[in-house]
Amino acid sequence: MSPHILRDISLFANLSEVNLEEIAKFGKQFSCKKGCVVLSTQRAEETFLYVITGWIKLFSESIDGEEIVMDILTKRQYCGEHYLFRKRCDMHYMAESISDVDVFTIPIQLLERILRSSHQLSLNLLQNTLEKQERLNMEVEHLSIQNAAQRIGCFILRVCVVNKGHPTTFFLPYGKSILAARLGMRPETFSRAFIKLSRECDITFKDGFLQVDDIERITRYVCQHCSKVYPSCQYF
Amino acid sequence: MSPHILRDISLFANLSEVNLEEIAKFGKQFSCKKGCVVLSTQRAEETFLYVITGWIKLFSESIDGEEIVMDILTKRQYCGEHYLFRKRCDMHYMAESISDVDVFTIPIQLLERILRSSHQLSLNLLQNTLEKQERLNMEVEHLSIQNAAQRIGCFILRVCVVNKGHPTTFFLPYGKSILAARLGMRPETFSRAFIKLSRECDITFKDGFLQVDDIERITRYVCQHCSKVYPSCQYF
DNA sequence: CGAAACCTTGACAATGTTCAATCACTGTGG
DNA sequence: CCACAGTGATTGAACATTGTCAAGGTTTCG
Repeated sequence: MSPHILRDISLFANLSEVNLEEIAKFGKQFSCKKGCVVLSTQRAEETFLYVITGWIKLFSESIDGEEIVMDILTKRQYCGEHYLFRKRCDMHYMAESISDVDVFTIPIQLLERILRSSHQLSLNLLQNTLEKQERLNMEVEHLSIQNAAQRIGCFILRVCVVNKGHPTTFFLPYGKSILAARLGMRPETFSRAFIKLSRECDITFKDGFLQVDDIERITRYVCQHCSKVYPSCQYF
Repeated sequence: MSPHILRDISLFANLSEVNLEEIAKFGKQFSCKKGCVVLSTQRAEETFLYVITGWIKLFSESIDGEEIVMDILTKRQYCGEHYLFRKRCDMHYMAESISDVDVFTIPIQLLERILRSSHQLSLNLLQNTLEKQERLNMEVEHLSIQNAAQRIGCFILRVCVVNKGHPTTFFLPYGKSILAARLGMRPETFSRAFIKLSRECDITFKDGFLQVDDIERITRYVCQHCSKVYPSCQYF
């Protein structure tokens, strides 16, 4: 892959040319159609994955065979950092593209080596990781405090900010079932909760597009019980 | 505070003498009785807090005035890293001792300065943060997959490993209400779920002590739906 | 002893899950 | 072009889990 892509990524900001070139040399950039296994469980354990465009589902399977959606990544997000500095890691997942995607991968070993030699990269990754951690903290709070309709509303609020250009109507980038899983509920529950939310907050959904006219109203419905209020609760 | 305490802390492993002395100089070590406000919301925003012994509750308040328990720290755990590198952070919490505690604090500004100059400290903190992140990922999974009784069982399994010396009977270090909040449920739900768990898995509780005879049995009851199984699911 | 904090219990309401059935949409082959 | 299978979304009914509110019990500690 070419080093100029790396230069624009905040994670690699201010890295030395030598380091950038080394990453570029061993990093692999590629594209996938929707529905591909981007990383198998085995590959995932030795791979850092960065999403350039598109959407990727990270998931694992429980003992009794059910799929657990761990995260959904989109542009400028990444996974695989857990495997850094580990001999053995108890986190296992697969990565699957849920839209056409453009990504690149870096061997964990390489990243680890560069981290050990580059103070700058360590600081960059630390900063990113701390932000990710805050996001996870919020997610824990939401799961124990919000009901299904509120979690969906909270998700919509977050998407609203990502699509700053068109704040009132935007494309839902993946299926409702996947979103349901991501928000920790069954598709049926999602369906019903979404209807309830639509009625309460004047949201419409048609052909994959969400129309949101009154953000204030959603905020009132969603953020009552939280320790944070939109737009402080952003975590994309 | 004296530098020799710092030397035994993994977060500060292999730091230069200069750095250790600087931390020791500006760090403050102190003890608190049970029930003290260790950090006010305001102080928390500029303070790194490390727990030497005892138990500390981190919590915030929701808009509608309810307490949200964000985490419970014990020996060798810390909080405040979120505030590193931030102009503004939307995470607010207070720290309260729920047992007699022994702690020390370091100004965030100082820690940030040392992080910028010490590659070693950056790597140490990065490593710790990645582990914390994995723990949080598990917590998210548990909240969406396990029911109340299973979450309690999962907690007990975790405590079992901490108390390796006496795996069958151990002290529950804080009240059931707090634990309920930590596990994302109401005290009433906790009470009922705990009774159910006790019956199913042969656990008894008396005078603050838990007696666990059959860890296998708890594991069977708890870990069915998870992507991990005891003892891989340890996150203390 | 008596107050306060904490835990438990019961009755009931709210919320979420399960399972089965139906509907809408899509792409395929005849 | 239509029939048809396959996928994903929705709906209904029964059920399970959790939350709420009120009351009563226990423990702790001044």
